[in-house]
Amino acid sequence: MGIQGLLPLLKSIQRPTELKKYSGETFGVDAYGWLHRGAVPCAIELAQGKPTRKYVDFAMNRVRMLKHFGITPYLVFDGGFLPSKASTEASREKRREECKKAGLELLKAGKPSQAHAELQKAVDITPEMARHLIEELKKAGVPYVVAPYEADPQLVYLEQQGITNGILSEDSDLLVFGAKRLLTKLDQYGNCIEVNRRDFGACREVSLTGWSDAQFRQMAILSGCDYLDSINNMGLKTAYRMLRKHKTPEKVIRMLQFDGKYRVPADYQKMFHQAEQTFLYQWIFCPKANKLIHLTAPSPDLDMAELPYIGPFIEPEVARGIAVGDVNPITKEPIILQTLPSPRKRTASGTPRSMPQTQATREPPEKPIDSYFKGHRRIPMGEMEPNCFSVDPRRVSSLTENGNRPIVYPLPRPYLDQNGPNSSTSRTYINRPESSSRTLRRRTEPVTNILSDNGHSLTSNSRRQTTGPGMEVSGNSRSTGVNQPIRPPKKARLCDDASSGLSLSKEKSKFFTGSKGTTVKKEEKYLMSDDSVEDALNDLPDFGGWAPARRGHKEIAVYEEAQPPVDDERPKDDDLNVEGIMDDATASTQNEPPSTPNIIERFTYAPSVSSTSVTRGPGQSRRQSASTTFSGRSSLSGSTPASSIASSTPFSSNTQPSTAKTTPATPRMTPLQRLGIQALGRNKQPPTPTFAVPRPPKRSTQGRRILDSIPVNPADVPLPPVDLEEVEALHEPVGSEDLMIPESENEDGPEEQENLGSGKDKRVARRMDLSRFRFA
DNA sequence: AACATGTTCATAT
DNA sequence: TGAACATGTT
Repeated sequence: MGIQGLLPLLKSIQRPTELKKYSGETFGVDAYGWLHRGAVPCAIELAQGKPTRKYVDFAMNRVRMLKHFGITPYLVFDGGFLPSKASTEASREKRREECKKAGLELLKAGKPSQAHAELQKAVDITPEMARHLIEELKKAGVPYVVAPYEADPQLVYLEQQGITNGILSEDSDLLVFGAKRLLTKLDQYGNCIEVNRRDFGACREVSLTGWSDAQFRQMAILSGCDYLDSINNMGLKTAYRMLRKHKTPEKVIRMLQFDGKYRVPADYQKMFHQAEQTFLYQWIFCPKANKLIHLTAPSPDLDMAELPYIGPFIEPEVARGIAVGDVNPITKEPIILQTLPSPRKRTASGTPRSMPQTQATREPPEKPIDSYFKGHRRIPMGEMEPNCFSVDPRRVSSLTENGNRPIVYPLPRPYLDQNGPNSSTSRTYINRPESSSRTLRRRTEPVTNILSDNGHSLTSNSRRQTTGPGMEVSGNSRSTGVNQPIRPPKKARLCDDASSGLSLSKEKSKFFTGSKGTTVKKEEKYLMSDDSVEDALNDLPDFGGWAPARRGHKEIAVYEEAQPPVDDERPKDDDLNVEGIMDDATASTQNEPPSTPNIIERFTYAPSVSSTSVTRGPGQSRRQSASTTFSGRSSLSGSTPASSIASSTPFSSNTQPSTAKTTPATPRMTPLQRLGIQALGRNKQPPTPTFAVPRPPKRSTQGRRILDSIPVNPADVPLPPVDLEEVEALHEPVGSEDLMIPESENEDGPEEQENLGSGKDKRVARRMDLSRFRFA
């Protein structure tokens, strides 16, 4: 259940984002959520004991989605029950059984819908089910680990160790465990919300400034959590107030016991302590040490024997078996895998078959897609092709790879390239992909062909990872290494493709594509992505409009700035930093040029989105011209990747970066763009020169150096200035967004006030632009 | 007025 | 299942 009300409490620091912003990073994923969501639709089959693998497909689709956006998922599965939750688990099991019975009876009674409703509640994710997913993960080369007990502390540990760069989960408990960067509310379009620990100080609902992790944790526990039942009338706000007043939970509890308003169990003090210890010291499997360790290293004077509620230590042998999915974490018995119906893979073999069928089938779906594009609607997962996220070689080569490059911000990661583009032989289906990919290319597009090569390389790379037979946790543990390898290949391709930046632009996310996209489709796909952005823009009002603007900036900024600076020297660990850098870059002066293009782009899109009819006509022409212009984007993306690749390959090729900058900024400008710029220009330019110019330089230099100089794990790296800016933005809106002027609030970021200030200014300006644009 | 709690709605599958 | 709304309590 998590901490109820925690996310609402942190609403002011939740910022909407898109997965693509995290391209190149590794995110720990709470596998349970995906498994459960995938399992609910087949509740009836599961209840009847019929073999299904729908839930595996759902999860794998999400995996593919993440991969599509350049993110490496690191799946973390729940393990055994925590003693403190054993009773809870038992009662849940009871309830499940009851629901199952009732559901099955309803089914017999001929009430399938009611039966399904009932059986949904009976859905239980078993270790065997997890294992089925794990089998697919192995094939796909996706890192994973089965936690000895709960997935939450395991996820947080991986993040703390820098094995992952963030966590993707719906569980607010993760923040209590100490998650630094949490992505939640992920939808099928890649939109999600980031909650960053660094932003806590900016929380408006309650002032968390200066609050330690311990205080935050105590507040959460006090309000009631999985390990401790809540006291009546005690919510987060009250817990916060009490804790603020009395400082320590002991005192708070004592006070509560005096207050007749609350009914405090006699052993509450003790139970509270246990809950706290559970959050702190829960067992997790360390993929490096290959054994169980505590999430938090206990101080020497702490007797672990006094913590029976966190569960017993598990011998490394067994723990390892559990971690890789071979051993049932509950029974400690080996898991015997029952073969599922048909491992429907998008394997090569499958592909050919599906092709005909798919196409036939797809045609209908495609219409919806079109409608989607035209309208604002998005295609529900269910309507999408089951394997649309799959890494089909064909698609991948044609769409994904290429599409991804442009869309995703390619972060220069020279070190990644080390893996070599086609290191391995791929699996069966992989092999076919090659051939198929070629075929696809043809079908897809002429332009694509160029890309296809790239795509191919990518495919091979990703596959390569897949190949990793020793999907052992340990192997995976190097998630960074494993995952990242995928990226580099792309870059390489890009480099290859550098010549054909435009073509890249056309290619879009396979992810969105329902069918094997034809060129047109691709474009549409592209639109889709854009649409999403626009939607986000529409949503802006809620958050204050900064979000969308920011995105554009970031993206651009990232690519531009990140590459140049990044290229020079990139330690592996800087990956995280990259983002930060990007943000900085955004804030920095350099942003101006990039920002403009972005705005333009958006501008372009906006019309299409906002006014369907209007857009349409021009839309297409726009696209093509857009392709030109867009090349703004495409060129950006294209050039960027290329540059990144180039840079990455040689490691430090200054040429590329410069090129990238130049290319995007200058060449892009088309008449339309210029007009747009002019229109927007006021806001932008004034602020930029005024604020940005003076400060950015400092920042870019100093700030960057600082960041670069930090040798810390990515996870530890402080959020980029961007975040601060955002935070600021958030604050501003509170008072009155419109009125708020950048400078007004610089309180929070002592260090980065400068940055923030500039950032704010820009942002504000951007907002203004956007709003104008819209209304205009 | 602020907050905790309970109910209903919507969404997605 | 989560979120928004309505209710009840202090």
